Amino acid sequence: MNEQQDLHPMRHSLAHVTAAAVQRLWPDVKFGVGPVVENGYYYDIDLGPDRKISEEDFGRIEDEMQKIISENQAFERLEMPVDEAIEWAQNADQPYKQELLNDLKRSGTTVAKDLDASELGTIADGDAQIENVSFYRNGDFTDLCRGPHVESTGKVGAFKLLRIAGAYWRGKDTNPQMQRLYGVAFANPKELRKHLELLEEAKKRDHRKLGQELDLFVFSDLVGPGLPLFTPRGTVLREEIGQFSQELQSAAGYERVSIPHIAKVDLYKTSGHFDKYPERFTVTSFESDAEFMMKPMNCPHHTQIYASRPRSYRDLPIRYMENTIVYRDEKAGELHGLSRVRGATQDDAHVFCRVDQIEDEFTSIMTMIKDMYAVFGLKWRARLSFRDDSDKYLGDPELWQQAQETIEGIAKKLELDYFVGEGEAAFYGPKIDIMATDALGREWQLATEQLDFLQPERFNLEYTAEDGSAQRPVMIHKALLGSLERFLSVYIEHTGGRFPVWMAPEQIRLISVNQEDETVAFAAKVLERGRDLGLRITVDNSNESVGKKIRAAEVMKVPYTLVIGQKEIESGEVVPRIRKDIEVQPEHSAMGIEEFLKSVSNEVKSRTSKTSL
RNA sequence: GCCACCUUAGCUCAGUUGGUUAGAGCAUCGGUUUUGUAAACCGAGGGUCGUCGGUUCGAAUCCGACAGGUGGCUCCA
Repeated sequence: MNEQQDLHPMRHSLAHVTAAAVQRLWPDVKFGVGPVVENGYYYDIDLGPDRKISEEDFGRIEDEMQKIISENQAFERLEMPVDEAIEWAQNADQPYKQELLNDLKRSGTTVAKDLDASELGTIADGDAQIENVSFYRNGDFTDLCRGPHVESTGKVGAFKLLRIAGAYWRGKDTNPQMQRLYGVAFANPKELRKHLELLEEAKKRDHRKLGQELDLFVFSDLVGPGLPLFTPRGTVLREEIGQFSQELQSAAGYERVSIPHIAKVDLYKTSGHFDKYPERFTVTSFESDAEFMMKPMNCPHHTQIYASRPRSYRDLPIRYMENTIVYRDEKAGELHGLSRVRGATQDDAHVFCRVDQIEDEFTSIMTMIKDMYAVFGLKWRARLSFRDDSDKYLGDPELWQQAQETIEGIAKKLELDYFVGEGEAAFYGPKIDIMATDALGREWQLATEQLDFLQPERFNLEYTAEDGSAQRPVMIHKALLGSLERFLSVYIEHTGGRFPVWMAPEQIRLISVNQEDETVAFAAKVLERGRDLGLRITVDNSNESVGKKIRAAEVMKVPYTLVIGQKEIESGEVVPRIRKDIEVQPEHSAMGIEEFLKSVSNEVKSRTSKTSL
């Protein structure tokens, strides 16, 4: 990350150059903040209600930026007392800057309680005694800024304006919306080009594109946004990963349960979810009956299975698991392929246990997660999602503190690569979230395990202790995959659609050299044998050239392709065509058909297929 | 939900400043060919240009609303 630090002053300087260019083109522009972000920078601007920048304007802005760069203006630092600065902002008609300065004067920081300091990036040392603030000036553009900058506008490296987007002032949706102008910037044109190529590569791997190309899932305007429909191929993927998750859990003592997809609103009033998010529930009703709603989570249902009979301390832990869909009212603008949907399938489980069992249960879950992600070949780190000081959390703070310590202890014991995410906890308890990194280095939250003291309380769950007293169990929520849809979106992009053999919708494709009876019959025999072994095998007998049929199989990223013709019929041997990423033994020339099918079958059973991505 | 942009055949895309019956490749279907490891050849079908409304002698093209999507913002139990 050294490189990132080196690039920081130059990227930040480019933010100023961008702002200066915008100001030359639209002199009444009002500026927000312009920090450095990953791979570049942005600047928030407001041209007023009647004028908005669109991507068509990028050419003009970039031209103007080039001019400023070739003028090689020096970046000059100046300091002035806060009051003078406020006056400056007022005279310059920069109300957003004025607001920042007022905050700075009042509290020594521009960081609103819910505003991320690093995003602001411009000013503030967080010292309430602040007297002077710093400005940077280049040419006729002056900006409130902490720096540092490069010497002059001639030294800003290679850049490109990338996109324009709406962004609320200070990140609050009740504030006016500004326009955020994003640029990417690198030390030289070569680095910039490399980054742009990476973006192109990401586009090729986009799970929405691959989902279409590989025929995995579709959306329908009639069904509705955020409601993916899985094709037969996509359903194979869902079921394979869902089954994998359930196998791991069965081995760890989890039992499967089943619940309906709607429930009385009372269930969620009791759990506390309804009062927490009243506007987000879709209520329906049956004739002359109570109000019902689609389930946005499964825990309240599961508590009712637990509560259905008296429990002894000897019964605990009780562990319920289920792969099932939850329905959430995600806003239209928040939907995104499979990563953000309105009907998400969770590999959900709830453990009811005694306080003294928390550590073992958490450890066992983390072990499952480790095993699972090793098989998928995903890199990950753990985020310990703890509470902050705000009042949105329910339950005894002391219990919280204790639980957070336990969790951090487990992370240490298991030597996890972890970090603490303050303010990331659920309102009912702290959690560990697994942040997985895909092939392009992007991080996604997948697995989660959460401690919950609240719901056992709200549902009055009990067990009888050794001494005959009634005790309250603790609840643990967990999902290994998280949402199957989200997981698939990451995994499709991670693999670029080249799934390991055990998951592949189509594992073997047979290609007939011609359409003569003998060839077709032989291919049918191989097909049948493959199916007997439980393999997903198909045959392409179509009246096309072998070359074309090979290509078709390649395009669909089928792991193994067998060409069936006279040679194979006579020898009973095949030379499997193996997808390039699959690591195989050096000797893979001719082998007996039966031998080949059995080796694939073993590979599938052990989920061992190694791919080099 | 908010801001900007996008929507032409199943898919990927052409379509000059508004001007007759809207094009291509792939895919599909029919025929020829009987094919040996990434695209054989010939032919055919397929689109009320997202929907509705407006401007105009005339709209795929201009304007508006709605729907769906893209990139962000906000949100994510």
